Amino acid sequence: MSNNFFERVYEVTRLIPKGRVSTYGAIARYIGTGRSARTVGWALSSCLGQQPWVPAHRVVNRNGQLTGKIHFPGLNTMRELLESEGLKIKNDTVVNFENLFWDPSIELMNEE
DNA sequence: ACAGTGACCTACT
DNA sequence: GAGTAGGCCACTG
Repeated sequence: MSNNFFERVYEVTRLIPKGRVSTYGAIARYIGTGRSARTVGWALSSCLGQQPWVPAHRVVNRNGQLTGKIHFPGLNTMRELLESEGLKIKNDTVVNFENLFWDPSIELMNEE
């Protein structure tokens, strides 16, 4: 079922450290698809069914907005999870997003 | 095999 | 600076 593409997204998402956030475009770029940012987000839509816990709540859009919170079981589940990580959410947007931004292409550039 | 959808991003007006 | 439109890749029906 899950192709390599999905696992790739899950792996990168799971590598996001606690208290940090990443973006779909960054993950997509790290995987290599680059322009498949949409597909990355769509792939995360099935992340909740994955066995290992995928911190999808740590993945937000380019604006740091919790666009995917609607896909969570709870309306504010994503916000609660992020707050649990020590992050601050305002208006469904991550505060200090650029400061907490975690780019796999940079952090994992040694891994490749 | 064709068409439609989707947690986006970039570019132009 | 803000708003609108199009494009991109992968999956399901």
